[in-house]
Amino acid sequence: MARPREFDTDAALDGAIDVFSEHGFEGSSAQMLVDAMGIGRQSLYAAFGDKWQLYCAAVHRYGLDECTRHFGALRSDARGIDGIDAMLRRVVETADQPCLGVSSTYEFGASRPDLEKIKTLLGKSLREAIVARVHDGQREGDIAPSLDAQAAADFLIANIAGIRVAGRGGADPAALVSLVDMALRALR
Amino acid sequence: MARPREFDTDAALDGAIDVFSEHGFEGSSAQMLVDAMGIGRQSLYAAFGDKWQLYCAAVHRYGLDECTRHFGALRSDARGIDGIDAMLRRVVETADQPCLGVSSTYEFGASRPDLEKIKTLLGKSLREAIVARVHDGQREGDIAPSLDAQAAADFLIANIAGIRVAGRGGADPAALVSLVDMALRALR
DNA sequence: TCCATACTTGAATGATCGTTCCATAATTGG
DNA sequence: CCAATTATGGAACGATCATTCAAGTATGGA
Repeated sequence: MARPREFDTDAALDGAIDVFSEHGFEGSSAQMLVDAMGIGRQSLYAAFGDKWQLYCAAVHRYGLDECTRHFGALRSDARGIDGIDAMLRRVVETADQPCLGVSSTYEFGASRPDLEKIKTLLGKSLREAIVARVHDGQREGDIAPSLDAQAAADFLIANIAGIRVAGRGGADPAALVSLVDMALRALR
Repeated sequence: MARPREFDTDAALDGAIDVFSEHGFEGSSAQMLVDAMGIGRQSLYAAFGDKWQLYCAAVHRYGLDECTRHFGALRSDARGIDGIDAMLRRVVETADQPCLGVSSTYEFGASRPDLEKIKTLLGKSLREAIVARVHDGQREGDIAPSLDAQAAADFLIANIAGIRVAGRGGADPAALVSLVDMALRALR
């Protein structure tokens, strides 16, 4: 069997993530996608089926990567509260890049089962990871023991979205850092 | 001069707000808009120019109405903290309806001067109203005096966005109420 | 009753949409 | 060098897009 070079599926998905993040699903044309992905139109449809499946693949991969980065930050410090702080500061540092999670959530709500499946799966794992670190923080005396760790985790996730909406709207980094400080206040 | 009945511009705008909120700018077609607005295509273009100008008008009016409702809730209680609480609870109660403010912010970022003008104007007035009530709360002993009222206001606005993203994603009302409780904790 | 006005509808325009067909270039094992 | 495979880009498809043109239908004052 002769096999000429195959294009890099992961790099192509990265390009698709960029386009979808910036313009949403409806605002992204097939031409914009193939340009950003660096592949031919035919290859796009051969590899991903259609635009919607490509979108789902992009959301899925973005979510996986983003969770990995959240986990890394969460574990980057010994104390639970410092891990949480690191996670939020990383969000602030990347707030100039639009988030495909927030974008897809607000563009489609809960109306697409394809997306819901991806979101619930990833959301659950992120939530659990945050809950674990909240528990750490409570044990270490940095977070109020009376707090429901699940509620605290949901609050932190909602604040990540809030920070990203603010950043997307043009808020300067200092204002976003201030949002992090306020969010952490709620845990004490 | 003979003047047959003119259509209700405000009611038409309400229909446009519904469609744009649910599907975004790119996801809303002229046909969907005229159907929801209850007017003819020709009237749409005569009254609003084109789709983009209609969108801007819808965002503007939605923003004005939403500010009015926020102000009403903020002033609905004597104590500052209770006004803030009422504002956040109203957001929770309406979290099933997508917010055109969050939607337009995330769809276009800060890339459209038309939208930026609307947003900065309304955002400023909302921020000032919240700041005033934070000051009230500090004077009344419900909010930590050490807090920067501006930062607190930004935090509350970000949490409104966070609550709406969570609601749009399908979170149940109880979880959203919990987000409000957590946000208020940060003020104490 | 008649006319001017305001609105509605349907057809038409040209552009762009997602998608597919097809011909071609490039690569590598046999 | 051939054959098979995998990519590419252009042309074409029908659908739908935003927008405009043209004709028709009400309305209410004269």
